[in-house]
Amino acid sequence: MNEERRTPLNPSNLDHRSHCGTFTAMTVRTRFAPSPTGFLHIGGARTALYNWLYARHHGGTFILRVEDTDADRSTTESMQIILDGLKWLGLEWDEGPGVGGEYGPYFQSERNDVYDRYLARLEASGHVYEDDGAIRFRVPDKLITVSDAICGEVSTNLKEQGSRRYDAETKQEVEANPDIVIKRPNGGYIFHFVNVVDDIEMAITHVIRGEDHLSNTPKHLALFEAFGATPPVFAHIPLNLNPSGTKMSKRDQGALIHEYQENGFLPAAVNNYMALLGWSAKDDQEIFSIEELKARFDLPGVNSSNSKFDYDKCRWVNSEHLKHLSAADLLTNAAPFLSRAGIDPTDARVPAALELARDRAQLLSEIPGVIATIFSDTVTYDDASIAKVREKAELPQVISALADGIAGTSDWTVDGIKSAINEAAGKIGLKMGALMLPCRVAVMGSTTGADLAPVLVLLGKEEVVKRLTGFGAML
RNA sequence: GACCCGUUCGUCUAAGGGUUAGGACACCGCCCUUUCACGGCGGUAAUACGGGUUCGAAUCCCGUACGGGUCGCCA
Repeated sequence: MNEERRTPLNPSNLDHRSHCGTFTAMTVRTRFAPSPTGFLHIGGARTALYNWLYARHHGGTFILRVEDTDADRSTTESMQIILDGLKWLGLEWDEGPGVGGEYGPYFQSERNDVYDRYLARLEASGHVYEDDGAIRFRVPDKLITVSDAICGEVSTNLKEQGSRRYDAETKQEVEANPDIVIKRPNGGYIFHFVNVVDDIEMAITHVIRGEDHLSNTPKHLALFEAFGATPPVFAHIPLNLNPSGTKMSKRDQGALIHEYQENGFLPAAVNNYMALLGWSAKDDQEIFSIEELKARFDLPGVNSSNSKFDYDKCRWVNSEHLKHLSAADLLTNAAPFLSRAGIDPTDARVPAALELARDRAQLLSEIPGVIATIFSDTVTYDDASIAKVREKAELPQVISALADGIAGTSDWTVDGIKSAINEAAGKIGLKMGALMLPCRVAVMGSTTGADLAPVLVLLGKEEVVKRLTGFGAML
């Protein structure tokens, strides 16, 4: 997102159509709670996926809640990018922006009355006090134990922990107030507070979030206790790191969800790969449809160590999904990439061409490169490929034999073309294999690309002969 | 720095006291293909280190090292 394009977040400006939620009144309720301050990032998307899968697996409800309490940093552009990303991935929400629900509003910026009410309770019970205009929550001086579904039991004493703070500037420990600020002097509420209040109010049963929140959880538990509420089940999932083992940043390859769409990934493949980073079906299956993921995903399969992102494997997962796509879905998904490359997706030869390309491309964006020559009036010759076929001294004879043979065939099918090439080879005392590569280069411009004979079929005899004679004249 | 979490091939992972430590990506080789791929078969490659417990440890315990996270009037 452009740094200059920062419109303060206004929920009513957003486009969130196409999300008809289905309300399922079951016990499990999970939520994805993004803060609209940037892009939809692979880490956030995976968190959303795990929450969505968990809810779907258990017949529960998946809620989208927008944590926009920091008015200075929340933007409409960011919110739109996050919504678009979730939509593209197909992680539809049952309650939240655009679909409503019994527990709304789902933008925290619109829930101040709720927070005021909860704050009053803490005031009444003596849990908070004012400090420099801010409101602080008194943390208890006792060991708080988080029973995490993934990490196990983790105990902390907030009072002890919070009474010292590390100053990154001076690299020293300094005295600190362990009581957490829950409301700013300007009236805005703070994450820890609203997060807990909304999880109570929205009846969230399972909080699945990144392990970076594990250290925050004792604070949240203290708040749940102060409200006399039963906390949800916490499941802190391991983080995804970049290949060098540090936190994924937006500059790392594969970090931003919208780029997957632009680069020609299928949403199902991205979901599949994200699921694999930190979760395993415990057998050897790695390629899953969305339905299979919903059926098989569960918390016990989530492991506890961080993983490094592997773009090559992500591409491979995509290629596997590409192979299994129906012809119609392949066309639908490839169409934008074809158009962008100047190929008319409605061209009658496209479906056949796509079948030639699907095994050779890992990404949708690689498809045009494989078949573009079929739809182009001119051939773009690759120098290295020409050099390779030029090594044979008899190239001109080969090309003219090819042109004659192909011009003379009346059976314009894969088999007919192959036997024409075979006969042409015989006439000049060569084997068929010696003619295939020169023919490729003459007609397609390169030694690589789609299967030759089917390409010739699609091109038509006249065009093939034209290209052969044109190439012969060039020599 | 303090606290927390983690550590199986380069990477993602399986194996929760007894396996020749399995699979996948990537890489290499062979086969298939009279072309390009797909595909098939095979190969290189791992339990961080040190102590325990045990007849037996990748697996349980302790320590060390390394990696990550948190320490905001961000979320």
